[in-house]
Amino acid sequence: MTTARRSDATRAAILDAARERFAADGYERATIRAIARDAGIDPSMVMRYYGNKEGLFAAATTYELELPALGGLPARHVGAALVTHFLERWERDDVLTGLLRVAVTNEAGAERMRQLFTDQLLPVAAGVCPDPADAPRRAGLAASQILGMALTRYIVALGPVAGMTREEIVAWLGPTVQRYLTAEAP
Amino acid sequence: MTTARRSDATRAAILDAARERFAADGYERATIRAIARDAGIDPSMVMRYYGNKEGLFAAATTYELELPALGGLPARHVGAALVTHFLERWERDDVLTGLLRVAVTNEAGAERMRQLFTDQLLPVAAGVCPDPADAPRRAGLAASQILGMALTRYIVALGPVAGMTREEIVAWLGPTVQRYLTAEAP
DNA sequence: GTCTATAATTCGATAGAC
DNA sequence: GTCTATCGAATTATAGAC
Repeated sequence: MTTARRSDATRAAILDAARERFAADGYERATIRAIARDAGIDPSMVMRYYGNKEGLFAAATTYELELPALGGLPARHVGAALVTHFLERWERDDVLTGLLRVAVTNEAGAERMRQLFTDQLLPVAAGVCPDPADAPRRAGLAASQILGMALTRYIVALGPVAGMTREEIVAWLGPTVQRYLTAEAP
Repeated sequence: MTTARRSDATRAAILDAARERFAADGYERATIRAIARDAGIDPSMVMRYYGNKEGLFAAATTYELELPALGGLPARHVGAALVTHFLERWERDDVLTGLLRVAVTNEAGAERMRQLFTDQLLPVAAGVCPDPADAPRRAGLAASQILGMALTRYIVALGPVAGMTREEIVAWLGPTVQRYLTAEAP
């Protein structure tokens, strides 16, 4: 269908623009008008396709962490592998940065972040934890360090943290995440 | 002066209300009107005393971390001491939570957070680092874990992290911060 | 499918009476 | 010092022409 194809292109352009704006400005300051301008269409089209601003946000922030299966790795490499993966994922595009920005000021964004944790990080962590009952807490600790790095490096941009290389960060954070996931409880 | 005393009480009420609103809603959604309503005064008084919204934010978020001197501690207790102090500071009031919220969506807030890091955390960290040249990076790493915990526990409120006790958090995060500040570079 | 026009709010900020 | 009244701008969202 020709019409469907054209509609799809418009929808995709809207979502791309929305992801960028939400990532750069957060939920409140990312206006539908600005998103429509970036996408080269009229603001009313956004409303037509996504109903309202929250619907647009929900559609724009479906996100796959694409976490690798850690089961095949030597247990002592799990921490470094996770940190490396997240650094690459963050720097590939800015969706996760945007999600973090929105999670801080918008309850729907926070809920989306909690889902991401439960649906995607938790299962992977559970696969390498010594005791399955501890998996949620261990995964939560890992998330605190990983999200804290994203916060200080990409959003608040603390000078010394933003200036580190990927390799340095993996070398420092890898053992931390490793310990949270697999070491004996303190 | 009677007038001055009355003015001071009004100013203090405004700042208290502003701190709460900024902490709960972030910069954009915390409106001057709502802050004034909470303080029981007219919105125009806020403008009169603080000029504009940014001035109000600046006045409401001057903040002292009140970090203890770590020099007197045995080196191996530094990490736990810092984590304990931050947990107490966060839960005593919500100013730091608010600052974090605003730092994520507002550039002035981010700059304030960077100042807090440079002026208050960095000097304390430098006092316990083996090599002073490494102090900024080590302090930055510590900040990434400490702020990450604040983010996941108090703002995003990941279930497992919010459910941990203070003691558990200190037991897990203390060694991490300890290693970032004092251990040999990896 | 796309856009114009506009309704209905809400905001920050100002002017001025008392 | 405090409040009333209001301006001008910006927002989300809707109605309807083409």
